Amino acid sequence: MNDNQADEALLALAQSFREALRQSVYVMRRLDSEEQLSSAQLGVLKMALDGAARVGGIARNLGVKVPSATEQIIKLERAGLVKREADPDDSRAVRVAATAAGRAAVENADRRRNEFIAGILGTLSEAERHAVEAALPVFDKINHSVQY
Amino acid sequence: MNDNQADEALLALAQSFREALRQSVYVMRRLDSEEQLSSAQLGVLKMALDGAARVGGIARNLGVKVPSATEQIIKLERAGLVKREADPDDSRAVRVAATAAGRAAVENADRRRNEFIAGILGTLSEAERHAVEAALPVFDKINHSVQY
DNA sequence: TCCTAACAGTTAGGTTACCTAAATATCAAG
DNA sequence: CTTGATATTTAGGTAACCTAACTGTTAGGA
Repeated sequence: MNDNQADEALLALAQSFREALRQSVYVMRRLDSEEQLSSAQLGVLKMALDGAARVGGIARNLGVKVPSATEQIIKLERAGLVKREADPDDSRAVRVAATAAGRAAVENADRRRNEFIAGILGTLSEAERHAVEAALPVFDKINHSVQY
Repeated sequence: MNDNQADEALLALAQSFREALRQSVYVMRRLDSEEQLSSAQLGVLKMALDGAARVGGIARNLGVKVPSATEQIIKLERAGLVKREADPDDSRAVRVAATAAGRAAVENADRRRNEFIAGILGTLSEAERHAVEAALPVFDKINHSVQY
């Protein structure tokens, strides 16, 4: 295979990959639509589980801007799932910590969503499941290589 | 492996899969943010390429409700990328057809986005690329099995 | 010491892409 | 020729993001 053919193949793979990405957005929406907690909120809430998350760190980890994180945090706070407290080391900063209710909400949401997906994965053949399993770390690598 | 262990494994795979989904949404946003044409608009525009798309069909194919499709179509029409014309066979219906500019815009957008993704895929090892290639049809199957 | 630049977060205001419900127009079956 | 179903648009609303501007805090010189 010469360089040109290699490029063609790569572009074709990229096209299929993009199609998968597009559908993923759709699947995420479906997954969200059944639930109380949105993905955005679940993401923030998970960051707050260890109790030491700062707003900026949460935003960076989720790939959103700080005001977007603040917005979700405020919603979670109103729902009683996190609390905000002053950072003892830096009074500019705010520490976000999940409450007991928040912790329970994460477990619940994760369980329900995982069961939904597991139900689908369960219909796959052994070989298909292996293919997914083998690709996930690569997807992870690809996703992480898309910089802000 | 007994059933219980199988379930555990499936749930763990589901968790990783969900993480990949979450990141995909993020990648899609990045991909969109550089471009004139949003994914939503590009999706609609592609449906209009064969010139025979009806609003309801476009919506169904994209997994959105009809008013959402109408909204995107109106934007594309204002941008001169599609035109709306009465369906000769059913005057309730509207046929959406890409204009020459629309056709060019799709080619351009696809090329740019594919090149971006291909650039990333090009950094993978042979084995990693094969893993992605093998998994994409399975992802497709999974994505399609998530019903409205 | 005190000034100032950098930093952490919030507030204000705007955009995009969805949604549901209601309105309009047409079709088709009895 | 009426009536229920179908195709689309309009109206109004929501969630999650963004940038710019503002407030308060820190820290590193002069």
